[in-house]
Amino acid sequence: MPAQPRPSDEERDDTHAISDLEQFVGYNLKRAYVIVQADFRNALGQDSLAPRVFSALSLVVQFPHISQSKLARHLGIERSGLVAIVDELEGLGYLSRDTVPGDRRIQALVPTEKGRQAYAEALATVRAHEKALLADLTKEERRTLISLLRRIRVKGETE
Amino acid sequence: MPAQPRPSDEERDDTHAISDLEQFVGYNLKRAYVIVQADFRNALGQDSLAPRVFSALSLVVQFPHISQSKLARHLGIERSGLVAIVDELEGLGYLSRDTVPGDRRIQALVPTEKGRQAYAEALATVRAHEKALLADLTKEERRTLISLLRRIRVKGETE
DNA sequence: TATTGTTATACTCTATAACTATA
DNA sequence: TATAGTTATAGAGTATAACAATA
Repeated sequence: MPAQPRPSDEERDDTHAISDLEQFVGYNLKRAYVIVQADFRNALGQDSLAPRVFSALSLVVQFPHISQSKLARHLGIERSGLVAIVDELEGLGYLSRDTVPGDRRIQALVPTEKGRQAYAEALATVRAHEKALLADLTKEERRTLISLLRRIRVKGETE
Repeated sequence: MPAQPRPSDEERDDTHAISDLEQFVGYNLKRAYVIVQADFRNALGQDSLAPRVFSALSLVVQFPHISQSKLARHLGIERSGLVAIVDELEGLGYLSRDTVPGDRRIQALVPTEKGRQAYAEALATVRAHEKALLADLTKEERRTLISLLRRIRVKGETE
């Protein structure tokens, strides 16, 4: 970052000083989240899978026949919000809504072969970009970060 | 694509297993962010200052006479998005838009005494709730977490 | 020409409530 | 009564584009 030319008294930018905000986990979390999310979208391309759609596909591929209710719970969103996501994935031909013999209310989500392949490719792409974005952190630091974040998540889920 | 160990039983809930998602910083970041943000809102009360309004007030109190453009840049949002935030803070009587002698385009944001007091109270409240939410983490772990998040943020800002 | 603050507008994400069909 | 999926709807939060006043 090049210095601003000749800051006068009025124009001097004091805001590089540490502010109260920087001491909050919440503020730093938000700022980091915005950056990582933007990188994610750039990685897959602006009009490809959004983070939440990728997440949904990931769980469907790894846990085939999962119900929408369970999927919503695992993603931490409402059932109603999941409909559009599943619609999108179905529209792309990445999964199908299958009926379940025992309970006709449930629609089991089953990945198609196309969906599995798309997921495998997206997974590799996102992994590579996240690795590049976090290149400043050692492997150990990345593990520590994920571990600390997970403890916050688990704490929040059990409350 | 890793093969699923046991694809058959549809009733069993396999989803407590570690999924690909858990290995991503982005996913853990998002989930932790949602929890901390919800705690923030509960801390101040549902119809009190939203996180971003609190952040704006914080910077105005600590850097009086900051311009809206600079404030927006420091919050990482667009100028246009800041207008509603400043409107809200002005409506609450927490700050005033003051003219600047040298440049009549700029509206310097100056906190009122009421704004300073409200900020001091909110600051204490939010600090206490964040401390309680993160009670599982040691002081050292909290410092580590913030430091790692800040490195992601700084990396993102310089790109 | 460039910058500051502003408005208009649209899009994404999310939640709530109510509906249906099942159980 | 309760649950699964769905629809309608509304509210944040954010971005883009254009504008007037000023530099």
